[in-house]
Amino acid sequence: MNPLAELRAAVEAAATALRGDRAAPSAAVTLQRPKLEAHGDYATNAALLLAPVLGEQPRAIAERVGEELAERLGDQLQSTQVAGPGFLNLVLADPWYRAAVAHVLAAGRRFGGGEVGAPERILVEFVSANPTGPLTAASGRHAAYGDALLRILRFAGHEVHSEYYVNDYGSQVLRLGESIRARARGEQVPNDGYQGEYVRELAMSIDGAAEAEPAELAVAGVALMRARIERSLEAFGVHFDSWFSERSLHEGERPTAVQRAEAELEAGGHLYRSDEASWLRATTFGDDKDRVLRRADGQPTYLASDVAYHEHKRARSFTRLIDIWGSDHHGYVRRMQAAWQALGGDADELEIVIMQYVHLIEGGERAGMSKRRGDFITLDELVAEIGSDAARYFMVQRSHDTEMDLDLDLARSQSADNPVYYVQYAHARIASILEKAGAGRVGAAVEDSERHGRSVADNGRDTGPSLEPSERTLIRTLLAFPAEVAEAVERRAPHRIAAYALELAQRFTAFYRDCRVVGAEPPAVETFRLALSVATQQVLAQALGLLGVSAPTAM
RNA sequence: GCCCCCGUAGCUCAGCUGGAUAGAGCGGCGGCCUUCUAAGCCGCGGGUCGCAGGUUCGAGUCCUGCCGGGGGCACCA
Repeated sequence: MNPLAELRAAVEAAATALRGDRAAPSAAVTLQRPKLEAHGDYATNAALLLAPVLGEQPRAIAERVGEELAERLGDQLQSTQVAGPGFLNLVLADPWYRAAVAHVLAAGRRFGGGEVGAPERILVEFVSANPTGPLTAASGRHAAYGDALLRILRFAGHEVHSEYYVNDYGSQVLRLGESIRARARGEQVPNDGYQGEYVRELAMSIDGAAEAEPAELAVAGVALMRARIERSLEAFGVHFDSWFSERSLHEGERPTAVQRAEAELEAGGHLYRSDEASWLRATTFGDDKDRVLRRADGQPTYLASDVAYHEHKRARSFTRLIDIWGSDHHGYVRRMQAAWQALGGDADELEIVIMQYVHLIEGGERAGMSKRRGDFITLDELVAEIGSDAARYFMVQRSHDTEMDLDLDLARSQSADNPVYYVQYAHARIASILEKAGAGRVGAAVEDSERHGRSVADNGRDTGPSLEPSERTLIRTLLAFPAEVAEAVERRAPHRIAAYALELAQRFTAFYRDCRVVGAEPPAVETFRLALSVATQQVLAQALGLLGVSAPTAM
């Protein structure tokens, strides 16, 4: 149990002791890091919540919560103070802080992770951009978000599988084939075709493109684009466990996957025929209207593919599916959810996350993003210009449900101002300090800290040098990591980790400013600070790793 | 018309699902390198949290209604 969880448990125990067998308060007590130093190291609203239950003044209750806590925490607690309407501010003693550092070091790379109660098997499907062109920079946001999310889910203890759904079937793909042939013949690309320069390259790299059928060219072109997309993603640090072909749902042995899914819906009584077409009773499951699954001409709609695809996902026995879609698909969410339930899926098992747009700004104007017109900035170009780390950090530092602007001119000229470098710099700086101290002293410091942690646990005795304010602040920030991870998981919000990493780097830099590490006197101070530096480096590296950003040891 | 997201500092955005005097980065102004990395540090300036009500000890956060921006409402994908 981490020190913060223990502290919270003590606060809750104190509250429970005061409450006796009376009803529990409506909300859980908070244990927060106050914004102002004057408000202590941690503050709890326990008394404010107990007031209605006990029918007494909050401040008087806070007083008693403080007494209960003092009894429970002994010399771990330095002081308490009742403040404001009835907050109880806590100041922890140095031994508590030293034990906390020991805990972080002992937990090692597991610190903050593996805390989920019930591990799940999760399939995360993301990016899934049409293979009719290269990945755009906008797709980079999907890639950065989805990859960070799955890293965080894994770290938290879930089993996660990542998948890219390849839309290699249907009219868009055929248009690509037609466009390739037109280019190969030196003809004008059709109006509804793909105008990009890459189509010309595709035409050149496919033998006999001028004479081939568009359908064949579509297959060949998609294969080439898919490979290129995979390369772009790998260069961006994003790896997919599997690539799922939409076409495979329509081909192969009869009945096809699409046909089987239709039969299943039919058997469940979720289909009906009208105007020659086959309809899904989506309204049964909360959609605005019923949806066509198979057109009057016998052709399946895109929904039919998606139904079959999700049936396939279901058969793979995940406990949860997370689909990450662009905001332009949000109108599609309800029908997918309806189809999912019609297939017999549990509504809670399918989660659809909607990503808002990232607008690329160039020359003060929004850059185009039309794949059709070939007017777009590719992910490859973005990575080449500002680097994978800067691009990824930029993409995940904001909440996925808010639109954001990326000014390319700014990103190019001032990429060094990207906060990611500040975080990496802190990490590299620690590496430099540790190198200066030497592996021997660092190793001894870590050992000493862990031994210290054990001896405090055994006999409750602690005799060490007193800590500076910036050391205490840094340690509190380290201890916040597990809760930040939990929050990021719960809310599918990797940007929380980006914000956390920045804060941790700031706290370390303040510590660095105030506290000499190598050569600090007496030696016990140096030992403690080395241990604290190691702990910080470890958590910084972990946080960056969760974002898919490198943690350099030198810059 | 209906549905979803957003509106917080000059700009880009956080704000821990209701807590105390609302923050960060960038930009602006002024300082700081004989000392573990100046990709850094310190200081200053900058806000009717879109507007109006409501809920309560307490609202940027929750509810209602407006206003503004973006997106979506296919037998396209």
